[in-house]
Amino acid sequence: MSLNLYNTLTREVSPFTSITPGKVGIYLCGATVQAPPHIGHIRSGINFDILRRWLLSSGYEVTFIRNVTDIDDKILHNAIHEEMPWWALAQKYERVFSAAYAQLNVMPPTYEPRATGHITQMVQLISHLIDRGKAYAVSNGDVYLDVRSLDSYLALSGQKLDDLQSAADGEASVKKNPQDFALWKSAKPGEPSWPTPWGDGRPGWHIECSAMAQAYLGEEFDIHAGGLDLIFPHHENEIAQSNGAGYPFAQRWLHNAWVTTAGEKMSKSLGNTLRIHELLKRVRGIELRWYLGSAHYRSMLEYSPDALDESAVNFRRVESFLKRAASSLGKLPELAIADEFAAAMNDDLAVPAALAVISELVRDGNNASTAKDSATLAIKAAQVRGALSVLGCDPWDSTWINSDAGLDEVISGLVTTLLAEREEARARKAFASADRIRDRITELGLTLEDTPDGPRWSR
RNA sequence: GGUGGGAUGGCCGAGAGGCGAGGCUCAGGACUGCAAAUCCUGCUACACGGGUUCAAAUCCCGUUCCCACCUCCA
Repeated sequence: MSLNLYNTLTREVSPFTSITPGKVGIYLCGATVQAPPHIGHIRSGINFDILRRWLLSSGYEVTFIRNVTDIDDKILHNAIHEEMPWWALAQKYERVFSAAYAQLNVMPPTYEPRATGHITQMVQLISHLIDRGKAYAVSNGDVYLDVRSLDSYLALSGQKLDDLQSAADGEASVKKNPQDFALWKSAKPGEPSWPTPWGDGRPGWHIECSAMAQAYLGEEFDIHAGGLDLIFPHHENEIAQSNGAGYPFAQRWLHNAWVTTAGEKMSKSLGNTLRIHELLKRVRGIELRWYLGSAHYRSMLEYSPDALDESAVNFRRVESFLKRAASSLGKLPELAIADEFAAAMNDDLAVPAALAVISELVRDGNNASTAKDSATLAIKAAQVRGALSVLGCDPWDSTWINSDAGLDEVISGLVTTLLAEREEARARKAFASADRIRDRITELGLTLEDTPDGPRWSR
């Protein structure tokens, strides 16, 4: 079975075929760097990172674009509030986003273009739209897209132009239609601006994605992704701009659902933001990633501390199986893809079904281990590790490995010495002494297991 | 008003006409000096009311409640 994916445009799951065989171009709407990310932003990154890893694992060459929108109304607003230049604020939060992605093992995009670096492309695109009669400049220097000049505006969100609640729009008088949106905003005192044929100004919110997608992926590309709340207006307007310019644009649209708290969407305005660095005090990065990736990307993920903890316990079971398998096999497991895992992933990235497959593989592997069947153990461990790798949760991925390996060696030596003493005590049936050693090791945060092959410890 | 999504066991979370997803928790058992880890067994749920069907969590009709988008949004 090959990959089937949902498409917001058709509202159904259909076989995925790339425009160029063997190659996939993906554009993901990244951050507007106006504030630190919450786990909802990062969930989006993780969901589509899993898509990317699965395509890579399936043999595709993937060009993955995730933009940074570093100029918009909110950035200018927040810069005033935080008393720093707008570009300093954008840079500050871009770094926070990058760090959060890195901490959760989200692969860096192939290219990560910034809006402010593509003003030339935007101006070209806007000129082209004006030439084609799809956009118009007004006397104050604003440029608007004429939505009624398009054939199929609002096809993605399935709305009708006349049913939209009319926007509270003070500038309505300068626009042909109230629904027309700004491609270019004329300069206001104190705001950054760039020179254009229509006067100095700055980009509207949507134009950067149309311009950058075209610059890096061409006039037509495979997949455009983003959060559910971008369908309207952002993605609808990207389509309007690109189709208006005569470009086919994205073949397929994928949208991830939100992380919710108490049934409600996480948002800055509600003030219920959950920050990555706070959650990393509770669980490890690999566990947070496992949790955020565990629900289907099109389902809401209802956050609670208990749900996070429980998910972390589930992950540790899988992880400890792999670590045990590695020490039993005397080497790291290979990476393999089980057929059932592939079937789940090919079914519109059915991660929950894939997790069920992993659970079965772990059970089979544990049974093989008990039966001393190392050939089967090696296969199951490889399939588990391969699956975790696709999910971005391979315990041996360099992201998760501590750099203090030298210290680990010292600890290992000390623990081994203590364990030898405990074994000696146990041999004498001096269980009180043996348990005292075990308790002390456990108190220090290490896990001890007695196996038929002798005691095992792990951090 | 328009457009979508949703309600599943103690908890998380899939499924979308028929063979109990999976995990977590809990209880019992095997193993163990005792643990831990592991394995086995158990806990038979789909908002409500009708209907269709041999068969409904799933389809149809109606109802209740929740959430989101309608030009700031992942």
